[in-house]
Amino acid sequence: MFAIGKASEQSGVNIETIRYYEREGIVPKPGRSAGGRRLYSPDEIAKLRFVRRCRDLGFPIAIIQTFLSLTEQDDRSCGEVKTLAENHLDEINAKIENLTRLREALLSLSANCDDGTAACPMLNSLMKDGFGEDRSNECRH
Amino acid sequence: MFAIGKASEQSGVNIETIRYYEREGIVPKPGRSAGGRRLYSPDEIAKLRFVRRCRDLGFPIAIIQTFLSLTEQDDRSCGEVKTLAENHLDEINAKIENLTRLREALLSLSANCDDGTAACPMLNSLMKDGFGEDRSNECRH
DNA sequence: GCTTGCTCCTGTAGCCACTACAGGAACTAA
DNA sequence: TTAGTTCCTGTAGTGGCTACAGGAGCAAGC
Repeated sequence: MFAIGKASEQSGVNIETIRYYEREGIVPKPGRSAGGRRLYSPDEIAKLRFVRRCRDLGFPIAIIQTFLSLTEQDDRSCGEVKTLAENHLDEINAKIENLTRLREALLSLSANCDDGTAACPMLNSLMKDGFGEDRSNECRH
Repeated sequence: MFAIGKASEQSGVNIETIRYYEREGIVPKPGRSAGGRRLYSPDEIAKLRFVRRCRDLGFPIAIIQTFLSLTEQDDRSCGEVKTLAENHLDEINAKIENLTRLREALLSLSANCDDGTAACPMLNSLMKDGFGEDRSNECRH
């Protein structure tokens, strides 16, 4: 059994984050020592490491909770995992596309930014009335 | 002069967000009608639209505040803008790289996810002890 | 046994950039 | 006048942590 510091080291999860996961019920409450300190078994540490790896992959906590409950069942129902992973992949792809478009926009905006004129053309473009705007759009809520 | 609803429509900034920007001092307080309602001039609406466009480009509020104070000065000092934009571009590129690596990781993890075995190989890999781990890493704080 | 310094405890507040109410007041059109 | 819409303030919640304050436990050296 390991104290929270060792559990943090071995799982790669920050101490404060471990306590946060416990508060939120994301991982089960560990046992305590006579003095009231948390004690983690290797299995509990593995669970923490699992959560960190999923977070590193960008999965939100809610999905990770589903994963954890699936690992509790003996058949780690693969279909469900694959669906969740594919949805997440779609989101990642969407983010990459967004960022790529954003990069292009920013590049073309800042391209003229060293032509020596007094007023910055990038700020001017962003202040202008109809720049890059789709008039058919409503206010986004 | 326009009430907050029209200002929201014309700037593309949510009403609640406009009030939030005002509370936080990101945009100046507008005038008020006799009955106490906010009244926005076209210039103030342009400022809101500017903030939204910068947010759409992914700039954090703190940077946008710098932009706004630069637009107050008559020489919209282009050098500073370009530097901020380039730093932001670096961050965007870093995010894209991260997401791309993440996508590869997720793809290879979920690749074996339909081989019909009971235990999901993706969850198994993530639970395993030394999977994809760089042992030289310390706990990240 | 006592001190020093480290680790751990609880509880609360802060981060970012909003978003979502509740409960009430003011305006507009029929 | 009345009904419906828009607006007001103030507060609390979101996700996923992170950072304290103020105290208690514990191990090693003297």
